[in-house]
Amino acid sequence: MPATIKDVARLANCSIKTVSRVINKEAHVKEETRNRVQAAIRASGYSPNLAARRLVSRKSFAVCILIYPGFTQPTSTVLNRLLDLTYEENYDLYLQTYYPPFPRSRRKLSDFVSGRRFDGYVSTPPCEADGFIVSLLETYKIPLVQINPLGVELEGRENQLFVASEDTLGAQLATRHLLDLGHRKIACLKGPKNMRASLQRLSGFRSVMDQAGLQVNPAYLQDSEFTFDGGYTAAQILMRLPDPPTAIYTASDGSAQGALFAAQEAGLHIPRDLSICGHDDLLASAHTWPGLTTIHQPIEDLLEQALRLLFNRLKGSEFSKDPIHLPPRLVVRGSTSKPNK
Amino acid sequence: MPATIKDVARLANCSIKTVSRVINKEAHVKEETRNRVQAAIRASGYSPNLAARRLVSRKSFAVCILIYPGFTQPTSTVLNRLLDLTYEENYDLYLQTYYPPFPRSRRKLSDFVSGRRFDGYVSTPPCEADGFIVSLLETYKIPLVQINPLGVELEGRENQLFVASEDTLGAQLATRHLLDLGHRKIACLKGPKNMRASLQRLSGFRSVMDQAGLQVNPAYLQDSEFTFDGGYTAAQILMRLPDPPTAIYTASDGSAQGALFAAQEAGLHIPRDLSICGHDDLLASAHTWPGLTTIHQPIEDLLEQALRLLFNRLKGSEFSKDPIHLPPRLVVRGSTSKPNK
DNA sequence: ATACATTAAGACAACGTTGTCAATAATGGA
DNA sequence: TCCATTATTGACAACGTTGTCTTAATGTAT
Repeated sequence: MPATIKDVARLANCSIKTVSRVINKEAHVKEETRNRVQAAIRASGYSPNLAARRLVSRKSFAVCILIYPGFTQPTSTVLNRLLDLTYEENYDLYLQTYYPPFPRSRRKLSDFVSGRRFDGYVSTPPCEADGFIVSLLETYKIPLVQINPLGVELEGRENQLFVASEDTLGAQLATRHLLDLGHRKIACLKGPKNMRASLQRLSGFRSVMDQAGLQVNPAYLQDSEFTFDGGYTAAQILMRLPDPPTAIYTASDGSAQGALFAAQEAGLHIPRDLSICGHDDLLASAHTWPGLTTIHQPIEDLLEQALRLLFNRLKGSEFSKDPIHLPPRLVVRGSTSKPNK
Repeated sequence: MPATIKDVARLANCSIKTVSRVINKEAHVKEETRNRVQAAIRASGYSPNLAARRLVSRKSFAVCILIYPGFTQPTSTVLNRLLDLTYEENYDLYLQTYYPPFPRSRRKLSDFVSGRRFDGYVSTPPCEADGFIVSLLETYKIPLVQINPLGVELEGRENQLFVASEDTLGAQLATRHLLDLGHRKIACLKGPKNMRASLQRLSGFRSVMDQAGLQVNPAYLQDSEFTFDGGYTAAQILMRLPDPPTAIYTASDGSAQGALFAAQEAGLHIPRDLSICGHDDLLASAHTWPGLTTIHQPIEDLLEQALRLLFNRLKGSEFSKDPIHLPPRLVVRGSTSKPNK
């Protein structure tokens, strides 16, 4: 039977309210009383019952991060920091997969929101919050921090905050890198059509090509989703073209890995015969051979910022409502080089 | 203001207890009353307040999976199934990183156990439950399901159950595969010394080599941890040996990927010049070039079985207390072949 | 010295459920 | 028909906190 606040009060010879004050670091407790209570807490091994606290304060002291079911970044690297952060804030952290197109996923989420009463949510790329979840959370007045491509903020929503992933900029960095190396025949593996992130990456690619006065061969634009298999298939198509590209920018590292695999399987030497540049900098991208040149998308930092923003909002602290920007950066590894004339 | 059980009772013109009975599918409610209550629930959008339920029933309706902070399997593949399962069982699933050697990690866990009162825990490889957590949970009489290397069950513990990872067998499969291909000069990258899983993998390797009457060159046994960097460094040492091995069995896919990288960086052709066989079958292992031959460790299945076992235990259903076995299997990809010449 | 603000502490209700027990109605067997 | 079950329902306490209100003691400015 774990100790309760009453046990502590009895031990410290005071009322439960005084114990409560000590626990919550409230004012108006004499130094000496506080010490007595703290000793009693230690002696009894007391730890507050969260269920009771949650019930009476009408808060769950828990936040939830919605992740895309295809999220391929390893658990540990992301999770470890986030758990530490929520622990410091005395909150609990829940993960929930969410993929809007699945009705089942929406029903499940709806249950969660109404039943779990999490104090706040964070939505993550590549699956930005859709209308369903936005209005669901709006109904319950639960704050939502979105990690979204720049430029998709919906104005005037009280409970929405944003951390911006700068997808267009990232794609521009990648494309410029390939141009600078001397490539002119550059292909692009596009991401899924219904995700803003992938549209922005495509437009970043296009804008730099336009600026350089280069026409993009329509055959060089291939659909690939964000997956290994998508990249594998698309790369095979590109390689069989009568005039194949000398470089590929892929809108995700998943598909870049697929392209890398397909090219090597076909006997090409990377980067001599084909340069490949990805986008996201997944952990695995540093471990392929050759290492994948890519755009580092600071997803861990974005998540951490998103959580901090949420906690500030929940605590009512001062904070800026402007979207937080964390610029992407080019990471050059072994998969890109000058074209092999 | 979300609807409470009182609102539903008022709408259905009955007592809150009757509503409670309907929610919990208890007997002794007239068909007609039940329908009236269910209609009221739908009409009001009612969803039970978990905090209240948890408080009164002295259960958290939540379980916690302890993962190694270096766990590199992607979140999604593992998590998606587990979340579905816990959802079906009306539980919450919580992830917590735990690494016994860190005092901070232990303190944190201790706080969690006493404060969160999870109904049960699952410990996962490669970080099997240590004495600290076992006795901590024993104190609170909280059930623990361990996913452990075979043979480390501690008998006589009421609250412990086991799902067995058959590490020795897996290592034997790998080693035999290399022998069957014709290799004789086989190196082994060992895992961390303090993990039973890595000891068992080493002993599996040794037993097959012994059985084949082959002496293992001591220089062929290298420490590598379970990491990419560890495998990278160890492989470099092996390749510089006067009489380098023609094949490497590594005790984890992480280090196998490091070895693969190091070998290709050194200009070796895989598998012609060097065969590499890993252990774990991480998702990334199918995506390296060449694909990594490895031992498929059914971690997702193990986790699912562990959770099911835990739920059965919590529900008091009948279940076998014998450790569940899920045999590993060899997955041959492109990183192994006959030795050159 | 008086009035008033501040500090320190406690009594008690409330949060939204489920468990216990009692009350009443319906059913079945002798 | 009557009594013993069984089915159906509700009243009320309890779970372990925090919020509100009250009280008493202690300063502080006039």
